[in-house]
Amino acid sequence: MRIGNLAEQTGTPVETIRFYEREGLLPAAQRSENNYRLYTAAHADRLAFIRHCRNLDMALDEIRSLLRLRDAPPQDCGEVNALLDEHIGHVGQRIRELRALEGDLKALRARCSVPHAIEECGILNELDGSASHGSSASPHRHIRGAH
Amino acid sequence: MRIGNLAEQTGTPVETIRFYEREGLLPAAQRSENNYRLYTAAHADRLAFIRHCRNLDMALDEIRSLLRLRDAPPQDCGEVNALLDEHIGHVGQRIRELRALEGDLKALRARCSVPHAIEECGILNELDGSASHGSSASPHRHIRGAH
DNA sequence: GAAAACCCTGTAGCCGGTGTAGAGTCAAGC
DNA sequence: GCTTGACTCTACACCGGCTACAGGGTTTTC
Repeated sequence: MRIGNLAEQTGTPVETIRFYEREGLLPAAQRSENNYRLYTAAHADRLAFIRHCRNLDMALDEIRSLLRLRDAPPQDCGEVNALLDEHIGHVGQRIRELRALEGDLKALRARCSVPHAIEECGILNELDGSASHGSSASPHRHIRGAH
Repeated sequence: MRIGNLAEQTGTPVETIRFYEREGLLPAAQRSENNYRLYTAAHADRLAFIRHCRNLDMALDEIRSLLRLRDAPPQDCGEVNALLDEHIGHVGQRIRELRALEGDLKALRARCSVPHAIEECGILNELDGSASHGSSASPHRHIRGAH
């Protein structure tokens, strides 16, 4: 199977597949005589696994760890549980941060329910002032984002 | 006031101040004879404004718009309201996505409450399978993150 | 036999910074 | 007067997780 085929089958852009190969998530494929990548069903399985993890917003490093465990000799899967619990913790944390942020933003928005002249705008005035009364989103270990 | 002083006063790293200048958020400061930046109270006010906005997780482009409105000739502040409403919308959206994600992750975690042998691990098996039953976080317009 | 669709490598850009190298400047202490 | 340390400057590379080129080769289709 060639790369376009794998891309279609897994709903992954071609460039992303090559990127995963460079990152060592997907083992390098065999090459045909004209240097095209040739994939097997095992590649498709692994890529599907990666994409499921990405849908769950896991970082590539976390996925790397899971893949290592998946490839490991059969032992118990306590580490899998631990990794997942940690990720769930990150997500919960980010939700709490964003909810606090939402509260701050709504309070700010309430300062100007009807358009005023701009120099009387309660919102701009509050952003000017030293009023950092709120919770404030810490710029650390967020849960990904922004485009 | 020199850059280190401004940094201390506003709790902003020195490099970030220079970065904001390059990005056009902060106007270029006057220079002393030895080429050091010299800041005024107006700079400090503007930087404080920017930092408050960043605490509210606004993108630099959104902040640029707010600064333009702040600098504008006095008119009504309907645009300020609109910009804030849009940002509140983004945050709410991201919270909904993350909550759906949290649900998926907890369902996945429940498949393996006690450590099994690794080839019987319900979690890895589910990630393998074609079970994308869940809501899945779309990788678009997130609300920032990741470190 | 030409056009469209596919494949390759390599590189740059996105965001909001952070961290480095290598150099210049200034004040205090010996 | 000389060293040490704190501060400043510019210019650049790096982070994650892609995405989008440029510039070429190959295969399929009409």
